[in-house]
Amino acid sequence: MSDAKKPTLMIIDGHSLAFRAFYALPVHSFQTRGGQHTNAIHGFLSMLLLLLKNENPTHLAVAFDISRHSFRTRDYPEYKGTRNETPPEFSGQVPLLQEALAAMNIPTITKEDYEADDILATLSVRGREAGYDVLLVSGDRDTIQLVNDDVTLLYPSAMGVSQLTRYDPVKVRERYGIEPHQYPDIAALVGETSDNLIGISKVGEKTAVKWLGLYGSLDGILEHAEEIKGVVGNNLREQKENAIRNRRLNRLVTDVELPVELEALQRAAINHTSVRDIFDKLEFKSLLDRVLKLEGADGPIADQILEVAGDLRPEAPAIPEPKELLDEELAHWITQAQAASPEGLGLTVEVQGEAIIGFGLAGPTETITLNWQPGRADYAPLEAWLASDAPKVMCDAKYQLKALARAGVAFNGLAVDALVAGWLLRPGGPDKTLADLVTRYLDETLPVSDPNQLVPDEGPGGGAPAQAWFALRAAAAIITLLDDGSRRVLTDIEMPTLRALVDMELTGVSVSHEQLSQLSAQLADRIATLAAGAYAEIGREVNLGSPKQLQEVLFDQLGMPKTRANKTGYSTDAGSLADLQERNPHPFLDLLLQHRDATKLRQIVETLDKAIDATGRIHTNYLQIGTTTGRISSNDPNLQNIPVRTEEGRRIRAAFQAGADAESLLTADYSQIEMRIMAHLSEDPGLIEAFNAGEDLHRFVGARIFGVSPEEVSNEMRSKVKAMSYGLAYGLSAFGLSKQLRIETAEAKQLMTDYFARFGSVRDYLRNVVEQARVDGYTETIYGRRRPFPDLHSRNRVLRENAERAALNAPIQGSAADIMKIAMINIARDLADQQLASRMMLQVHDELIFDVAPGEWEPLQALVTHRMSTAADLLVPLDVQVGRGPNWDAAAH
DNA sequence: TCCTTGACGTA
DNA sequence: CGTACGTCAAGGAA
Repeated sequence: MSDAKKPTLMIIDGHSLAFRAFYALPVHSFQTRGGQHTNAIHGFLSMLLLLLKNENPTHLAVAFDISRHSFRTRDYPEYKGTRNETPPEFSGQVPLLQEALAAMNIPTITKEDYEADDILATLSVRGREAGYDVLLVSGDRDTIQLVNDDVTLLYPSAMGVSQLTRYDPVKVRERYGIEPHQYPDIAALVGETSDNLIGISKVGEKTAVKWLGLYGSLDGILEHAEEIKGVVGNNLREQKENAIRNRRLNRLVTDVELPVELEALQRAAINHTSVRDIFDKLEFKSLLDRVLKLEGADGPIADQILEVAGDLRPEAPAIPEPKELLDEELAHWITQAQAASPEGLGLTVEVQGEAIIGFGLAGPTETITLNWQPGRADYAPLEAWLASDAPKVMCDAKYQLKALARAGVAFNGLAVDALVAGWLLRPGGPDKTLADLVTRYLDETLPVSDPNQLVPDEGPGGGAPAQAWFALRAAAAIITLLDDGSRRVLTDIEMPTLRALVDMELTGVSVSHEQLSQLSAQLADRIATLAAGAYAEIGREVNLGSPKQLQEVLFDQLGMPKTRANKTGYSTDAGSLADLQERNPHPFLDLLLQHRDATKLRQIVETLDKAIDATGRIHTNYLQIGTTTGRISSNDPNLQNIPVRTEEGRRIRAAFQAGADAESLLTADYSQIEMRIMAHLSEDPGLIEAFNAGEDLHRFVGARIFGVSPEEVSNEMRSKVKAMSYGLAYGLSAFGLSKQLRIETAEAKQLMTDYFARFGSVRDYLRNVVEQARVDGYTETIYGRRRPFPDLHSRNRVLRENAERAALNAPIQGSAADIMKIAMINIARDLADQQLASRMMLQVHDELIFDVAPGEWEPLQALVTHRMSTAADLLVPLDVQVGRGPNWDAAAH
């Protein structure tokens, strides 16, 4: 910092500016999808960015009022008493604004019993004494008294928040005709309506200034009150107490005890991760770009920040130039690098299409590049290392391991997949690629390779070595952020699961093209017939797949009663159509529903058919980081949502069959695993007994609730109990239950009451989960998998209650996912150890499907049953149902 | 061409 | 006013 220029301290009155922004921007144009209003935050932050650009302060803080109450309201309870209730759209915004400021490393200052103005006053005095130029930003006129040669006030004009008037002593004289320190005297005489401070009747600004010119100060005026003639003089004498009180209240305190040093207000680098988080939450896109540009960009701000806060951001290490090594040189390098990095070496398998074209390895300071050609002897050290248990750190390992397996290259020792580790830290987070992780956790940028280049990048920019290097460093950064439990989940569950998924995806499942195309043709016929019938009913052809056109038919043409509203009008979903059919029967409705069913099925059939490969198998892709709870998801095609509930749908399942080399399929599923987990976690004696009794769960529970013997539980009672039990784990309300069972809300309420009367620990547990999550900020599965729930503290009711239900469900669904993964790991290992030819192919959350190699039924079913039922040691048994058949439908039980 | 929405399949 | 997903077609924006 040069001596020529003094450092600049900027103090902003947060509340007053946010409030101005609130009224300057339309409240309805700034709302998140969750309904949180953000106009004040947006307005404040854009103004802040403008200020940073224009004023470029070296030191910065934002002061906030803690509440409406202060020493002034104790002195004079009517102070600010006429202010209306804070609009509800505004009040939720301040904490979010403070969160955003925290992410930007901008200190916020509050002080019990004082107003933000007093903080401004105190800091302006301290700043001036310490030799700063002080800039105050406030919409409160009382701060005019603080202006002097070193202190300037930026005051928002009526034009809007971004138009700030600059009050230095000259401007104050020009505007008010007085010295800044005299302003409170004027205000005391005139009064301040917005603070509910009544002045002297008939005394306005003109009179007050005139008096001040004559007598110098309020005290002077009061001393000479007798000399002032006329009505105003009379008023002054009668109402002087008003002026005295006003003057007492509008005097800002300049020696508030503040536990911060001015040096601590130095501008600091923003926290990219937190800024992204909060801006994501607020759904600010353009503003995010502008904030992130505060750093690293050219221009005076960036320079200034680097000068001030340069030591806060260590310079990113340069990407090492990759070396090409072979044979013993390669072996030597690996040995050395491993010694320097016992937690593992970075590895990237460069895959083009399905083939391996190269490898990148990374140690702590060096990288290696290798162009792969199969069968070269000089790669022996690499292959030995790949096959060994030596720890490897990768990013998005699954497709790379698949390529290795296809090429017949043995692989072991996957220690960390950075992407999976990042997901454990922030499940549901936006990070889907190595580049995302590098940005978030290293605060660097992954170089992009130009896809148009004929020769792939070789320089230090991109390529496999650089990726390995960044994967290693990103993984290390993430691991340090993981708690012990999550680290165990990573090592003991996720990494072995990844290996199992590789095998399952490569194996695929055999699906009959013949059966699918036959089914498709039949469905096409049905669809045509149904469509023709539907058109006949309404006398014209419409696109039955278009909700918009259906709305016209149903509500305009046929004049049916309106259904549930949605964004585009009124709902035409199956539930609404069924309701319509009851209230307003019409043949069209039934034909439409059947048409929907048939087209949906055909769509599934077509998608599956297209996915069958040359060998007659479908290879789905399992997304290990696709869910927030710990489940895996399946896509391209999704094999976890194959129909099962209707007869027609099961014909699709029947097309999934044992492979050419298999004797049959084996399906194995956990029965009621989530209810069992609930029994375990809640330790509810009744529920535990229900499972240990070994009889039909819903019958047992029904008997308890309705006070009858199990045999006397009717089907109706049983289905009510079943819906109730399952709904529990989702946070089902009495209203939702009544709707689902089509019973009165009162009856649903009674059902819940009766349920909890018998199974009270379940209710206690569910309540406790949410309460604990509120305290901890996250939920945890049995194995320590965490899921954060920031919204439990949301001021937005919808957001908060959604978070509560999700929090209640997360440990249950997540623990079930953990258990299934553990079972899969053990089964995969057993299959390999026992050298069985049977193959695990599909996972559908609580179900596994296998190809049974000839003669292996017995050992396989024993192994699978054993591993699934012992995957966890709960207070209740894990029941596993096994089925056998030529196809998926037949193998179900 | 890309994106959002409604609808619907599964656990 | 029930959790967790993925896919498709339509329709509008670009």
